[in-house]
Amino acid sequence: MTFAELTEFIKKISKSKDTSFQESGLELQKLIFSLPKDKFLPILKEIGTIPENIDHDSSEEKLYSKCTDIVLAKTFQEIGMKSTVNKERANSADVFGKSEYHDYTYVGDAKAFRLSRTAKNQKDFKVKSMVDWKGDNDYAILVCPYYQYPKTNSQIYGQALDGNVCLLSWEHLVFFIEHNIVESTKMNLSRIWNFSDTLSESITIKDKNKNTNFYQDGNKIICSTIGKPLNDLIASLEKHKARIIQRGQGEIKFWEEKIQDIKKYSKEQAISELITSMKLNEKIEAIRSYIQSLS
Amino acid sequence: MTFAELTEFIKKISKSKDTSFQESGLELQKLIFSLPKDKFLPILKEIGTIPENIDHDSSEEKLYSKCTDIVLAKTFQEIGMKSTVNKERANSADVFGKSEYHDYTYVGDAKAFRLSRTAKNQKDFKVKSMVDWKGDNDYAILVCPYYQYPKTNSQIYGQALDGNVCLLSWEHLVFFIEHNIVESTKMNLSRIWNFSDTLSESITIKDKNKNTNFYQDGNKIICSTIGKPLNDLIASLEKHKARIIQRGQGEIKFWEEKIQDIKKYSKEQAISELITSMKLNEKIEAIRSYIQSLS
DNA sequence: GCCAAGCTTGGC
DNA sequence: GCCAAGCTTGGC
Repeated sequence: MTFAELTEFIKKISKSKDTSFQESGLELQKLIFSLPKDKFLPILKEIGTIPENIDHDSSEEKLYSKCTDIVLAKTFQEIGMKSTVNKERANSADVFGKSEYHDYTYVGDAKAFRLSRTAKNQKDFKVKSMVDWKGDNDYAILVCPYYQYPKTNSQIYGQALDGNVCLLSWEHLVFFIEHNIVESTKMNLSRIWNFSDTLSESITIKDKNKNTNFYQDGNKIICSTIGKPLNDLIASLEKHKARIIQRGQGEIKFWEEKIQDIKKYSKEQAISELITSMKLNEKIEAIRSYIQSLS
Repeated sequence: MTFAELTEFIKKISKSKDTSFQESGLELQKLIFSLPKDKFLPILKEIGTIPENIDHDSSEEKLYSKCTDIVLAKTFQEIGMKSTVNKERANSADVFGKSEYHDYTYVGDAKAFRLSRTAKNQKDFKVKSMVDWKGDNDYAILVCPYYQYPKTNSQIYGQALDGNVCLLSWEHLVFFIEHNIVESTKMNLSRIWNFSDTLSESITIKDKNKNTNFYQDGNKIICSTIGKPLNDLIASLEKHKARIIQRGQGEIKFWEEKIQDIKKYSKEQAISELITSMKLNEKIEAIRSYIQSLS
């Protein structure tokens, strides 16, 4: 199953009236958890980029997001840890798990963005929320697309150091899987999940307040933990760029074709779609419902 | 100057090519800071509700938001404190100030929503960010529309207790101004700015984890500080409902007329507006620019 | 470049 | 009802 087939499948079961959201999620989980590593890796490589053809704010977007949680849990399983996908929604992390060989537990949160995504705001990463959601667990791991993290400075870097949140990426996980990294009595991956704490020991308060991107040092800790040369990781991260650029070219085509489609619309169709697109009736209904709630 | 005239003025100077954003802000500030209390109060009553005719994501929305900062600073001045509007943007509170009679400083943040606003997410209140932006100041005061706060439970209530952030509202400030509350050697308003801390002393950890709306108890502290009966405040808050409902009826009309306008569009106009509304060219440009940044 | 200012839909 | 999942424009 290719990534394109996976997203088609998500769109299909999301539309199906016979399958509830929860059932769809379980079906996806069965599918993905049972994939052999070589079939899983191509999906892991693409999952951080939401296809533009997934409707924004739609049920299929929610199911896609559930799929990112499942892919994250599957990855944790592949690297030798227990991992389950959370059923809750509000005020909770996506993934929970524990080490098989060492005495620690963790929570994980999966994030994906479209390539057309504009501002990635500090509040959108919810790093401080992750600290709360960590609760009694030992580590909190946030997984985002590597090249969508703020490049130079961001409040999220200070927040991660403060709360010991591990800012990881799908691209890092690909590197782990490609190199068959598996936790064992000899290898304790908690050094990675704990790297913000380790870094904060050597960062002065003044530097912390600069909110500098700390991936250079983070990558060093990651590589020393898994016993790989830093340059291998850097080369691997670089390789992902070409793939993303290629994805981007396809995604641009999608929107260009959409423009051509729209140019063929009849007047009635264009007017009706415009009212839908501007959410005018929804706004009216939102105001009505709000003032209703006051009376 | 009525509120409607103020928003017209904001729209006008925001469009003007001769006036920079900063200059417009200073002009607004001169205007609002010089208003006598009886001219200011009607504006304070309306400022928390962004008019629907202010374009979303536009420069005029940014200037409107600057205006909420100015109105907040003016209110703090009216109740006897020093207060200035911040010029920074990223990673900073909107308003800074200090008491004239007591030895404390504070930061403030002003929020406004349209009546058509849907989810008010916990991350949108940025309560934890307020704690960071407080820095060395003593208090952090967040001012939102009273009836847009989460009604029963929210992570923001736990966050406010944790970080000692004062969750206040425009409606509370109206009550202060209407009753000529002014800080003095005898009256120390920091009891109000500090009320989350006071409340957290009597709230058990178990209750805190429920993230319960604590306004009932907050209102008691507010009233005992300013020496007013709780029922007066509650009656005053109630009175605002009718005003908001009336505003809502006007705002609904605005969108209904918009629908009628659109129904008169020509095919070309509707298609062109639809492409604009769906931000299709912006999406293409965003993808191009992102993949460009990778190469 | 960062992220303040805003924002929506739908799952639990 | 709360807020997870997403999202954009423009000021510094």
